[in-house]
Amino acid sequence: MPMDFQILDADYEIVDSSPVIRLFGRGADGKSVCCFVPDFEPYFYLKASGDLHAVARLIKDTFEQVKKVEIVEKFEPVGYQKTKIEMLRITTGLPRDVPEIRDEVLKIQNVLRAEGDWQVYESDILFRNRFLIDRDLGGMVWISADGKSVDPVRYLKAGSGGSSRCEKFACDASILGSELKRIENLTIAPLKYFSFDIECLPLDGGMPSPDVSPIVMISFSFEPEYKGHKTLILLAKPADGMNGDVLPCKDETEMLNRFFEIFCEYDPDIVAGYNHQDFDIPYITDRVKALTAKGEVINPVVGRDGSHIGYRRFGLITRTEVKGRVVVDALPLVRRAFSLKQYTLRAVSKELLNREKLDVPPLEMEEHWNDSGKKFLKFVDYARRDAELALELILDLRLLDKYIALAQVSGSLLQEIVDGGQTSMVETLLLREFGLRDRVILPKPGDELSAERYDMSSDLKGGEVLEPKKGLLENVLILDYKSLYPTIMMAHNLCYTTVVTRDRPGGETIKPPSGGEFVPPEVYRGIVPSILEDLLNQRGETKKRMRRTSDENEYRVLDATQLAIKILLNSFYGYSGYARARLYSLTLANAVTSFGRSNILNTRDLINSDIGKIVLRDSAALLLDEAGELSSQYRIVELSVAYGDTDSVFVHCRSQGDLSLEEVSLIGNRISKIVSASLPDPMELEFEAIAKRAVLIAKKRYALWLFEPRNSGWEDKIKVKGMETVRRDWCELTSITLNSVLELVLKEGDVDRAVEHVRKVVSDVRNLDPRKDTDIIEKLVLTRTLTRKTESYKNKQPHLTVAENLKKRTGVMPSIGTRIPFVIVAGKGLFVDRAEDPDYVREHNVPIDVDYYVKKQILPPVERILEVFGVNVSSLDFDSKQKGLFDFEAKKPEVKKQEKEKVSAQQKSKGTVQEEKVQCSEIGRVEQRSLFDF
DNA sequence: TGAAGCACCTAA
DNA sequence: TAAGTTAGGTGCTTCA
Repeated sequence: MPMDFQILDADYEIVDSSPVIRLFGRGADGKSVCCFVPDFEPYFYLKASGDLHAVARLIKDTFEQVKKVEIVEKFEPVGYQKTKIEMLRITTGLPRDVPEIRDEVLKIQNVLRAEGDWQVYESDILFRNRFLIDRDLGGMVWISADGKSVDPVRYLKAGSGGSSRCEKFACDASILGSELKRIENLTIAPLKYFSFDIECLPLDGGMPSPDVSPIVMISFSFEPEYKGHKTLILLAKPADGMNGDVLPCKDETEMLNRFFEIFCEYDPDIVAGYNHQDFDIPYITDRVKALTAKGEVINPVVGRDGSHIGYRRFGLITRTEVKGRVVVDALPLVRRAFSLKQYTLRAVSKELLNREKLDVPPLEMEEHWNDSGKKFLKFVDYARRDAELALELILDLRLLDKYIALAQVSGSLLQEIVDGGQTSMVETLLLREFGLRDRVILPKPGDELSAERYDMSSDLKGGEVLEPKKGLLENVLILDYKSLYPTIMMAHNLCYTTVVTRDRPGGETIKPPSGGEFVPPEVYRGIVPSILEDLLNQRGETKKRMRRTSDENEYRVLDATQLAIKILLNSFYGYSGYARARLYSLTLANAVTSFGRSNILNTRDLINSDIGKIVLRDSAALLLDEAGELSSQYRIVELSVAYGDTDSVFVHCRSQGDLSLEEVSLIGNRISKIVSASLPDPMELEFEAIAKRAVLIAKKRYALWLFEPRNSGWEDKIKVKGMETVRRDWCELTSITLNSVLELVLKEGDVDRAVEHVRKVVSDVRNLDPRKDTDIIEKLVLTRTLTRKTESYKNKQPHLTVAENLKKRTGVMPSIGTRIPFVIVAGKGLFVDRAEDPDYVREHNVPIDVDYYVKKQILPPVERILEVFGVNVSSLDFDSKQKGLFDFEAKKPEVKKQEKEKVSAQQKSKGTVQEEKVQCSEIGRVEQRSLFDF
C-alpha cells in the first residue's frame, strides 16, 4: 500500500557501500515516516578540452571513486549560446567523493597539457538536494511512496559495517521506497510541535558555563498534548507535592536522560524554542559532554535516526541539526517578521502575545532553586512560562506558514529556509530549471572571487527616486508598478542565458539603457524570465483559488502560498547582484535597474506632459480632447507627479473646487490604463489608493491620509514612511507626539491644535519630576543595534557606551545584533558619554537630560512637519531659561483659546487647506509677538 | 562654521 | 556552510 506523507527532512546513509536517500516526513494519518530510496548516484560536470574520450578514460582509470564518465551536451551557465558543448558527467560511488576529486580532476589538464579553461560544474550540491531537484521533489511537498516496509535498524546495518547511529530509530513507519510520486494536497500534515527551555544555575548571576553550571530544570510545551500534558517540567532534584506536570528526577543526569526519552517518545516534527539554537541546544550538548567525561551515562538521542544532539559554530552563527525534524528558533523568526524595539522574550511576548514573562533574576536563581516553598514554585512556573511563550509565538502568530509555503514553492527543505535567506531558494529553482534546459550551473564562488565581485558591485546602480514636491498636498493618487523588477525581466527577456557575451544572434537585440545586449525571446527564451512567468501564473492561480474556497485552513495555506511566491519573484534580481551567488551578472542586474529608472522617468513625463490634464464629465474620466469645446459641466483636473520612488508614482490632482474620492479614483484608473497600455507585457502600473492629504517631507519621508476601496465603501488610514514615528532609534515620546501631530494635520487639518499639543508635550517634559514620573522614562528610551565588535567601531556610540557599562556591571557583554536600550542623562560632556541603561537610571534615580529630549528628540521631527505649514517653530519651546517665567505659562491658555476660535471660524468659511497655511503662520506670529510683548 | 565621515535605520 | 540589492535622511563628532 502506498504511503502518503509530507517531506520534512532528507539526508542519506551508506548501505552496502552505496548511498541511500532517506526522506523523513509526517503522514496524513499522523504517523512519522522514513522512506529509504536507493539507486540514486552522486555526479558532477567537467568542462574539458582536447579529446574528451581520452580525458574520460584517464579520469576513470585514475580515480577509483569514479564509477562512470559520460560525454554529455550542455550549455555553459552564463551567456547566450547558439549550440551546446560537450562536457563530462562524472558519477562517483559516494557523495563525499565529489568534493574529494573535483579539484583532482582539474589537475588532469596539466597532465595532458591541454589548452583552454577547464571548469567543474554543480560539484558542490548537497546530495540530498541533488536528489530532490532531479526527482522534482522538495521540502514540505506531499509524496506517495510505494514500497515494502522495512526494519530500519536491520536495513541500515545490512552490510554497512554497522553504523553506530542506527541503534534506535524513532519513526512510526519505515519503507523501502520503490516508486515516489509527487501528489497534490493543500493541507498540512498533523505536525507535532514542542518547545523546550533550560534553566541553569549560574555562578554569581553571570553567564552560566556548561563546564561548571548545572542544568536544574527543563520545561516543555507540547502541541498536541503529550500524554495529557500541555506542559511538563523536569527537575534535577527530588521534590514532594508537585503538580502532575512536574517530574522530579534523582539528579541532573537522570533529568537529562528523561529529557531525551521524552524527546524521542513524543517524536516532534518541529523542535521549537526561543534562542535555543544559540543557547539551549549548545548548552545541553556541552553539558552532556562534561557529565559524560565525569563518568555519567547519558544517551542524548534526538534525531529520528537515533543521532545525538549537537551543534556547529561558524564564526558567530550556530547551526543545530536534528535529523528528520526541523529546529525552529522563534527569535530570528520574530526578528524577521516584526519591527520591534527589543527582542527579549519579555518584550516580544508583551508586544505580540500580550502575555507577561514571569521573572526570576539570575542572582536569585540559586535561592529560588534551594527553596522548598513558594519561591521554588515560582521558579518552576517561570520555567514553564518560557517554554509556553516560545511555542505560542510560533503557533499563535503563525510564524511558520510563510516558511512552509516558501519550501513548497521553491523546493528547498524547510530547515534551510528557516535558517537561511533567499539564496538557497533561488538556487534550488535555478538548478531545477537549468537542468531541464541542459544548462549547467557554477559552484559557489570562493572568498577571493566573492571579494573581487564585491568590489565591482559598486557600479551596480539602483532605483530612481524623484525629488518630492515638499509640503502639503490634497488629492494625491498613489500608483505603483506590480512586481516591477520581475516584470521588467520578463518583458525584456533579461537573463543570464540571454545576455550576449560570446555568440551573436542573427537579428536585433534588446539594448538596456545601462548597456549590454540581450537576445529576444524568439531567439532564446531566458530561463529566469520563464521561471518568473511560471511563478506569476501560479500566484494568479492561487489568488483565484483563494476567492473560491470557503475552507478557512485552505484559505490560509493559499494566502501563505501567494505571499511566498511574491517573495520568490522579488528574490531573483537581488540574487543576480549578490557577490556570493553561483550566478552573478552585473550586466543583468544593471539592465534590470536601468530599465526601472527609465521606466519611472518615462511614466512621470507621460503623466505630466502627455496626459497633463484630465477632463471629468458626468461620471466618466476622459482625456482632454484638443478640438473639443468644454462647457461648464466639464471639470478639468490638472495632473502632476509629486513624488516617486523606484516603482511608485504619486500624482497630484488639482481642480477648481473639491474632488470626491470617486472622481479621483476614476482618474486613477484612467492613468493606470493609459500608462499600462504604453508598456510591454506583463508590466503594469496599478492604482493603489488615494491620499486625501499628503505631507511630503523629503525623499523616502512622507505621511499620507489614505483611502482605499473596501467592500463598497472607503477605508481610511494614516500611512507614515521613513519619518521618526517608524524609526526605532527615536524614543516613544517622539513617535507618539509626531503621530498626534500628523493625525491632527492630515485628518482634521487643524495645525493649530497640533501646535498646542506640541507645546503641551514640551512643557510636560520640561516640568518632569524624575522622582515621581518614573514611568515616563519608558517613553524616553531610545534603542540601537549593536552591529559589531567593540574594536571595530571607529567612533564612540551611545549604545556601545551602555553595552560596556552593562558588561562592567553584570560581566555579560550583549551579543552582536542585540538592540540596546538607553536614555540620555543630564550632565556635561558628549552625548555618547551620557547614554545610560534605563534600568540603572530607574534604580539609581539618575536625572534625565530634559533639554536633550525637548531640543533633540521632540522638536526637530515636529518642526520639519510644522514648517511646511508655515508655523514659526521658535514658538514651540519655552527654553529652560524662560521656564521660571511662570506667569507667562499661566496666561498662555487664554490667549490660545481666543486665537483658536477665531481660526476655526475662518476655517469654516474658507475651508480649503491651502488657506490654512496662511492662518497657521499667523498663529505662529501671534505667539511670537506675545512672547516678545511679555 | 560647515564639510566630511561614521553609524544607523528605513524605502523600495 | 553567513549574508538578496541600492538610495537616502539624519544625528553626532571631528577637523579644517
